[in-house]
Amino acid sequence: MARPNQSDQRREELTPVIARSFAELGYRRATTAALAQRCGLRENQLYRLWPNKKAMFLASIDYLYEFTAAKWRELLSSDDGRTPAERILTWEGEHRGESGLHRITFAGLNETDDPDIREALRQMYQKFHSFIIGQVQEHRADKDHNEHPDAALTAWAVIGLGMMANITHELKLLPHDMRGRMVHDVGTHLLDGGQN
Amino acid sequence: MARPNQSDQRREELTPVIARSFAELGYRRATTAALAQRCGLRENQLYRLWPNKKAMFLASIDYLYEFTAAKWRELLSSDDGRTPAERILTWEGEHRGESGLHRITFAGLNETDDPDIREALRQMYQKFHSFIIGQVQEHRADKDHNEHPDAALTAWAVIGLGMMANITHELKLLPHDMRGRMVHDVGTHLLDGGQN
DNA sequence: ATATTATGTAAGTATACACCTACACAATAC
DNA sequence: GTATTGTGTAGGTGTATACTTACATAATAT
Repeated sequence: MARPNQSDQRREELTPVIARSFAELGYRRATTAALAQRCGLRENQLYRLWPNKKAMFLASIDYLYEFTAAKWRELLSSDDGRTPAERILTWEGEHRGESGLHRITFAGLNETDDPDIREALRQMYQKFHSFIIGQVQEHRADKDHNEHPDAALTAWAVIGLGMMANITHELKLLPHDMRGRMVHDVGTHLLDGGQN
Repeated sequence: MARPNQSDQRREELTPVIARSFAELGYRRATTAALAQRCGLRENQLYRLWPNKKAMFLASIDYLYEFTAAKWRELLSSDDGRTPAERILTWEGEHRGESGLHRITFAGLNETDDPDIREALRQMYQKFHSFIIGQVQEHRADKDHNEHPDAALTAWAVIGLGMMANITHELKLLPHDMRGRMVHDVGTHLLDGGQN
């Protein structure tokens, strides 16, 4: 036998590059030629690492989740008196959309007829939801609170809020500071039930 | 001179068909051949009505707004004691995503690098926002209310809520009744500031 | 009637792009 | 060394598809 296979490692190195390409160009304009070039490879070599373009895209969806979740986990640990949920809201209000990776969801949603992409998106949203629902519950456990919609529905609404922050950013519908206020103010309002 | 030009009328007749095609197939799979077939025409004839595929898509974005706004206007007039905002929320909770036309936004968002499509989307969201912000203010004027985020930000959040309803529907993340509760409960919570 | 413009039908073109083949060279195991 | 497998380079192929051209026919104005 000869020469160890480093495909796994290379996939890991290249996925961020690919993901960024899909985010920047959208699915169609991210041609395999463009992807290869940005990776400093030939198309050929990409096809040795993934069976087809769709697989590259699926990897990008996973990466989008991991990228975001890594930041959130980091925020969980930096205790500053506020609840983790509040810290995440503040951070997202300030930085949402900065990476541009959210555009991968736009591309994915446009391909919802493809069962594999559909399922990958489904799982991604489900993971975000699980994460957030935990934070909502933890946040509410700390406080006296009023009536508010249940945690699961609230968590979806928070995701919708983030999505809207992305869109208002993408389409320049709101300036940076207003976006920050939107995510933070409406977000805490959703968490707390009106009083904050 | 001879034979009156009925292009305007035909565009109006065909736009719903085209819009539905884009919604069903997404931008890429909605080939000009497919669009023509669904219109009962040849590609050729489509190109006599619109200069290119993008123009057909832009018309579909306009149609999406008109289609939705027409329903909302209808709901405004049917007074039943509740505020119009509440009526719209109830209706959207029940029917959101039913037409499938929202998928046009998915397609559009994936093309946000194209300045024309970007601008059309921008205007569409702006129009929705104007509409909703009016309803929010009117709703709040009727009531004693608590502290809540300002109407403009709330209106964006409501749009995000609708977007999320679409996505949870599209990806089968929530069953119909839960989606209805989400839009209605979280929606009124956003409007009222917690007490309802 | 006839000139003029709209509408229908059929075929074609040019290009972009996902994906493949073929082969040379390099590295590792034995 | 040498057999084996990974990596790099160059080019090709087949197809899908946005958009066009050419021409026949139908409707209306004068």
